[in-house]
Amino acid sequence: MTSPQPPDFAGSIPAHRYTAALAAGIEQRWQNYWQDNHTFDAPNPAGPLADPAGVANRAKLFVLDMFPYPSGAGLHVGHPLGYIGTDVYARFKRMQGYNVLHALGYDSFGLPAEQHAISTGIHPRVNTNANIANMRRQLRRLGLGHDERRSICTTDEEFYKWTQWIFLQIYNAWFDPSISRARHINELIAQFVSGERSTASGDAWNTMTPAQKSLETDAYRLAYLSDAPVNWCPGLGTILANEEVTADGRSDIGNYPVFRRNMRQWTMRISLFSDRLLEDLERLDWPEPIKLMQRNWIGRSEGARVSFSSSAGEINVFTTRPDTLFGATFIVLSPEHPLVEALSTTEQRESVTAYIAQASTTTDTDRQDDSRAKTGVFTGSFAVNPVTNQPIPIWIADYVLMGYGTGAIMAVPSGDQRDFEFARQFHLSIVATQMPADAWFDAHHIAPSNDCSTWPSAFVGEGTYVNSANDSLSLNGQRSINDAKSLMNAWLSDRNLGEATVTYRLRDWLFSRQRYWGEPFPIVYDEDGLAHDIPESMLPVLLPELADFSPQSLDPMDSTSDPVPPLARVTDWVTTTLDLGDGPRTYRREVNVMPQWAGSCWYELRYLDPTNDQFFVDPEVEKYWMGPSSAGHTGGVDLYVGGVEHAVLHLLYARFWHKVLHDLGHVSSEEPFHRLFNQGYIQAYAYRDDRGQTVPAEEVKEQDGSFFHADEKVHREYGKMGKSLKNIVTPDEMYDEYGADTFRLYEMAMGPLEASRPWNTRDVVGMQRFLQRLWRNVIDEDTGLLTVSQDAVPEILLRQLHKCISGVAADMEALRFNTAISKLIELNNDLTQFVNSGHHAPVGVITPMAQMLSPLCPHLAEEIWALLGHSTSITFEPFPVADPRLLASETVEIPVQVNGKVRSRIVVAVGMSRDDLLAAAMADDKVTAAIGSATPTKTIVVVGKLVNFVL
RNA sequence: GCCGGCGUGGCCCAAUUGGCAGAGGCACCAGGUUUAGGACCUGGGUGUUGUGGGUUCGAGUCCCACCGCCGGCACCA
Repeated sequence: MTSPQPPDFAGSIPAHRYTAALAAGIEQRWQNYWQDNHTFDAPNPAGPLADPAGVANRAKLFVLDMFPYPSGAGLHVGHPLGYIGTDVYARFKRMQGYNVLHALGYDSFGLPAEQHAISTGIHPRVNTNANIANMRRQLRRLGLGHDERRSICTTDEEFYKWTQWIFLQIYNAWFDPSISRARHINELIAQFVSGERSTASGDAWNTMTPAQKSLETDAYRLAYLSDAPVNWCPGLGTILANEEVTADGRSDIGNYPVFRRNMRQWTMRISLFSDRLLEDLERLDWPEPIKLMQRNWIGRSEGARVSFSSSAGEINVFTTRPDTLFGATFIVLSPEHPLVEALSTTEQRESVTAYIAQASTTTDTDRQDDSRAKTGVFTGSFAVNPVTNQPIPIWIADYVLMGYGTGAIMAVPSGDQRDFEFARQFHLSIVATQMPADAWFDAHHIAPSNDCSTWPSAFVGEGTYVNSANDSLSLNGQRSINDAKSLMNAWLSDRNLGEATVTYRLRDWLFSRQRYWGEPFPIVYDEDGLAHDIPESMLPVLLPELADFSPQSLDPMDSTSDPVPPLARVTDWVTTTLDLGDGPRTYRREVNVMPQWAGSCWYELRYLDPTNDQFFVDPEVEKYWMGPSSAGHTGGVDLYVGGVEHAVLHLLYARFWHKVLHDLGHVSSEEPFHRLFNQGYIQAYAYRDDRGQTVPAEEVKEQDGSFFHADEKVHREYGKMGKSLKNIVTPDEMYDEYGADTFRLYEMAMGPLEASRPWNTRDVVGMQRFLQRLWRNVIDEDTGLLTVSQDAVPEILLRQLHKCISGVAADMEALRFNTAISKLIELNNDLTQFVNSGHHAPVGVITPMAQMLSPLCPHLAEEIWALLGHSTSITFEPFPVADPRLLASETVEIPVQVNGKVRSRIVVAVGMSRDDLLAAAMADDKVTAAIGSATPTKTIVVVGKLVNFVL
């Protein structure tokens, strides 16, 4: 890294030039001032941080960043992009009079800290706190206007106490489908007691044992223990949520193999909220691509449930194409389907058992590889197709997933490619229900035929229905798929053989992890193994101290060993004596911990009221900052900025928790984040030599479009900043070489906030030069004295100023900081010209310039503000307002086109009428020359814009 | 394979939403200043708007096809 000011020429640099060293002095002075004066403390209407006078008569604004995980590597220049963006916006809105809440906490539970502890033997809390201290230092130097009082860590005991409390709210809640809302579990029990709702067992509630009652309520609780198939990752020693498993069946973190197996785990019934999570997306101000990703993830799919009779009872299948039921020639069950055992005949049992065993040890990687040949086995039993009354064989295959639909499908090989391949593989019959158009046969080079043995693949699309009739129903002939579906659904429904239904891709959320560094569950088990919640008065359940952080060591391919969570080894913690209302008894604690997502599901609510020990957030405080702004508004954070990587994880989980809290009456807002903005990523070039080794990017020189490292030619690539690519640039380097204001300005100027772009350190100097020129317009570089004059601003400069004000205000409101900056540079360039022509900068320009610069470069703006003689911070000064009279110019230049080509430009009065404009254009010599003797066939006049003659 | 997003001077990016292709920064070139370099000042835009069609008086912008890059999903019945 070359230094912009070589020390041996230090004498030639004016003493008061805006250098990195000068900036550092200014910046640290104002950072201390803000801290000492609590400049950014936002008043609350109630609770411990109440300051009603500070709240009165101001609109509120809650600006939020996706909070960081305190990584040991510290920050690189890509990390603060969003934080700077929200800071600029928050400062801008403060100047417009808003009471702005802006704070930053730390998402400090998680795997990396634990893995660090395993390798070093140092407690994760020690390492986590050190990392947080380092990140706080790096971020403080950036000059972010955060309310320090509200900076929480998810690992704080007083924070995770409330994470556990919210878990208990969810545990003690059920979903009432009749009103589509969560309700307290006691209201369900009341229904059981009164008989309004019958129990699953059919027994009267009051006659049931505690174990029976527990079984009944567990079937409804929004947090429950389930024995479902989970994603077991022996390499990490834990299970993972679906969202944490990559498409190729490996862990998102660490890239270890993941296996499907049954385990008893805490699960949350997020799937019951599918419709609300889907529908309420319409009410959110979010980027459309993120909404689409959530829609795809929820995966709502309309179809029908169809019942097939069999020797083991009814088999229910889900299909999106009930109209093809006449072509269902076999049934396929998932290997985990509960009826498999009963349907397997004696002759087939051995091969069925073998297939199930083999399927259970197959990794998701293999199972989801769609290029793999279909596998499966015949159960020996048959079902009856309800429309044809024909017996059809029942097979088992792993391409049918237990977790989706009913875990069973009706196979229509003529209309589904997977079923087609399966039928071909095992020589099962294929019956056409739709005749494709001739073009389809032409495309496959075969003669049109409804004999599917000649078909090369299944046919999916609109086609004439064939072979689709029985005594009471006929779909045959030309009709739309939708009409055919409706006819079939009605027929099935009339006979109680099925009904239209909806299925979702979204599964319930696996919520326990076999780790140490996470929130303990506020759950204990009695001697009968029944779960009990810990009363609120006993929260938090503290994470016990641990001497050895190692998990049991497992081979990443060991799919069968059971996990032993670290907490299970803390025997004096696991066994505890509590009085849960029926006297002191011995209990066994839950030894799993919550996943890292838990804290981030609600942290924004704690920012609102971080020190409240009575509520997780005071209801009045929540209503003030996040309540709906009008009828039908969802409420929530006014602006949430973060990366797109959380589209279906954090953002979906947090919405789910928030909705439960809303339904139970704890928050007034229906959604946590009303407006979402995805910032882009800053990436960087990296360089490899011929051996494929990365070389330090800062040592690479460019020459004639090629790149060299120590005279050796190297190859450029583009990627994330990281150790492995040797292309990290840190904020600290930027502070040292340019200062924080220049760094902030560069990050905001390099492109739109939502765009990803490459970092280029050598471009930063442009922003430093701008601030140097601005500084030089205010200060004599040699003496350090203010040179601003009290003279009136000349009209030309005044007009340039107001044009700038108007544009910058609009750009900042729309988060277009890059164009706001270009307008400020433009104004400063105009001002520089004025100063260079022998004038001093007028105070009438410098004052609004300092105000406009303040959100972007707050330290320099504060410094100039103080030099101008003000004794209070610029933070709450009003943002300049443009004078409309100075925006409108008197004349405007209008291009005149002939046949769409610009032939001349005429200067006319603003607001000139259509006729006058046309006359002025026709009077222009160049225009008449271009038209010549021809007569225009058409004349287009756009008032104030252009004139076009078409010959 | 399906679904998104993006392609504008050498580079990062603007363009009042269909109306003169250029705001700003980097780089580059020339001149000034300077013993010199850096810094500073003045001036300079280097282009088939990814390609090919279409709509229109007029297309960077709208439509269609294709190419390239990035991202999401992927045996979801």
